[in-house]
This record gives sequence, structure tokens and C-alpha cells, in this order.
Amino acid sequence: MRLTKKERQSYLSQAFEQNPFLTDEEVAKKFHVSIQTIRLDRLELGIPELRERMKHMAEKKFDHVQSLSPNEVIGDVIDLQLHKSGISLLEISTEHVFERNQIARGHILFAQANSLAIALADWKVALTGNASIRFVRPVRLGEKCIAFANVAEAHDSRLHVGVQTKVQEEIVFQGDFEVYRVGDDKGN
Amino acid sequence: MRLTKKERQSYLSQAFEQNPFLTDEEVAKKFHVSIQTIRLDRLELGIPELRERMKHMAEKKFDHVQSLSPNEVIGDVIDLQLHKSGISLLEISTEHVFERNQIARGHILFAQANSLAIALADWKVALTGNASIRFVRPVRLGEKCIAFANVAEAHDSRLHVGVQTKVQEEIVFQGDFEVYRVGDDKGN
DNA sequence: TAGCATTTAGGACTAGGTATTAAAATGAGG
DNA sequence: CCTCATTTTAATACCTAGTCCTAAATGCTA
Repeated sequence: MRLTKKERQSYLSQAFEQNPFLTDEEVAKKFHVSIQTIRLDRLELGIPELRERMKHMAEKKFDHVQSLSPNEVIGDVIDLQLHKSGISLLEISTEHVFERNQIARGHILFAQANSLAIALADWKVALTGNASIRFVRPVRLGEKCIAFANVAEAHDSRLHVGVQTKVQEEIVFQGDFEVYRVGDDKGN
Repeated sequence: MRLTKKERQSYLSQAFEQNPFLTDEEVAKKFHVSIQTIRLDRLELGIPELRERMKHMAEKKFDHVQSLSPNEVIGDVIDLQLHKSGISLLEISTEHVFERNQIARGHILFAQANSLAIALADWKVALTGNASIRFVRPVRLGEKCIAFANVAEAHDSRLHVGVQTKVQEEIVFQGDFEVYRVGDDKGN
């Protein structure tokens, strides 16, 4: 026997969820019913047409791309003594965390520390060479991360910077950065 | 005077990049030319029609959703064998670079590698513990970074992942990540 | 077998295009 | 100023993947 309406609609929801790019025609063939039946089903189930589904996904993706591209330096540098030390502050907000568990993504903490390390160097072009880092404990949504950077070694074209990030006196991240200078111009 | 063809086409590309949801009609009004002109322009510039653009974006988004829960990955994961290896692609665009020198910020490369390393772990909650990284050479605007990740050691709650990022066969970044599991649930 | 839900069919209309052909408008050079 | 090429506009037929609406054909059941 052919499926009942309910059964069909149930499989239908699944099918569209699994592959949102299905046209009504494809689905109609799959279930051996007419295209009109599928359209009635979509109407009843509140499933929008293919083009609307794609539009939605595209919009979501677009939002994403935008929020994912923070050109700014990550964290607010609140104190900076060139070639000596610096402090940066970052409050973990929703765009910094994994949706699932509200834990900050590793590269966010890294970015804060890295930005600060580079800011310490008073060079036109400063880049990170090597780095060794340790995520001591997970940081959660809403926590305020304070990164303390100190220059351990200073050469004329290289800087060794140690960074410790704390949440309320508790160390959450530690890193050693080797920052180097490109070209020979000094200044900013 | 009205814009020349070249000027118009240059602005056009920008406009579509900035807002891919523009219809030809809207753009035509914006530039005070006919809809046909815009269509010729798109043809010459190789810009697909609105629906195709949306489809593309939707497909990209869908890819992500399948490989990992969304918006948690920087770069496009194009191949993934859990607990074994993975490949991620990232084209360096303007929002990834220092304005001054068009060089990609370190944390962008780190984020790509880190995201990939975490994607490799088939765990509900996976976090980065330690990492040791090396930025071999600066990466510039427009370059396509391909990160290759391989699991070096696999324990039941820890993974050692080596990542090499290349631009056209040339290594630009290298990193070792120690990813660990939180909680005891396996699976996704 | 009447009455209901369910399914199918058909036609008109839509957005946002492609593809093609043709006619204008414009600009530059001799 | 005329001519030729480039550029722009127009007009038409066609496409997909639908919507919305009306109507007819089934199927099931009391």
C-alpha cells in the first residue's frame, strides 16, 4: 500500500531537513504522488518553497561572514609601554563562543594575546614568528579576560613576549610569542 | 558626466560583493542605467544571477552544517576524516589582513588551523589545550591557504594534531595542537 | 451509496532571470 | 561634419520553481 498522508508528511519533513535543495518535482517522484500533493503538504507543514529556503540559508551564511570578520584588534589595549609591557581587556560575548557550550573559541584568546604582543613592538611591520601557547582552562560567555604581556627579551629585530591571560586572578591562558620586524624602518 | 563603462563595472563588482542580494533592477536604479546594461555587465564580469548567488551561499552554508555545527569554523573544511585527517581552505580577504601591509593577521591562520584541529575530534565538546605554532612566512591578501591536518596521536580523550598550512605548495604555517575532550559523551 | 477527506489536474500569474535580435544613442577620429 | 565602433536600450520569446485558485476524480467509511 501507498503511504498515508501522515506518514508521507512525516518522511517529507525529514527529507527536506536532510536535503533542503529538493524541488517539489523530485520529491513527488520519490513518493510517487503528484506535484500538487507535495505542494499541499508543504503548505500544511509550513515548509517554504525551494527558493525561499535557499534565500534563508544564504542570509544566515552572510550574517555569519560578517560577524566572523573582525578587522579590529581583538581586545581593548588599556595600557601599553612599548617594548616593555601591555594590558588588554576582552569581555567574552556571544560571537566569541561555541554555540553549543558557551565556551570561548581558542583562537579568540589567541587573537587577544597575539594582537597585544604585536602592539608591543614599535615597528612599522611586526609579525608573529613562533608561538607556544597553553589554554589553561575554558573561558565562558561573559567572563572578562585580562591579558598581561611582558617583554622577556628584546633584540633589535625580534621581541620575545610572554602573555598571561586571567579571569579574576585565575590564569586561563598562557603564551610565548616571538615577534619579528620586517624591513628596517622604525616608528609607527 | 555619467560613469564610464569601466568605472561602473568596477563599482558594480564592489556592490555585489558587499550585498549579494541585489537584483538587477535595484542595481540599475542605483546606477541610473537600464536593466539590460546591468545584465551585460554581469555577463562580462562573470557575476551570476541573484538566484545562483543565493544558491551558492546556501550550499556553502549547508556544507558547514554537515561537517560541524555552523559558524564554528574559520575556513571551509573540504575534507574531513574524523580522528585522522582534514583539509581546510581559506582565501585571505581584506578583513583578514593588516590594512597597512596587506599581510594576514597571525590569529587568522591560527584560527583556521585551530578550527580544523577541533573539527577532527568527533567529540561533543572538544577544546584546545596546548599548541605550538610557527608562522613560516607572511601570507598576503588574496592568497589561498590550504591547511592540512593529521592526527599524530590519538588517545581516548586527547588528540595530537599536526597542521601544515600551504600556499601553493609553500609552507606558510605549522602548528601542533593538543585537543582534549570535555565530559564523557562521545559522538556528535 | 452518500459524504467526507484526499489526491490530481489545469490554468493564470509571479520573480528574476537567459538568450537573441535589433535599433538607438554616444564618442572618437579623420 | 560625417562615419564607424562602442555602448546602451528595447523588445521578444523562453525558463524554473513556484503561488493561488477552481474543479474534478478518487478513496474510505459509516
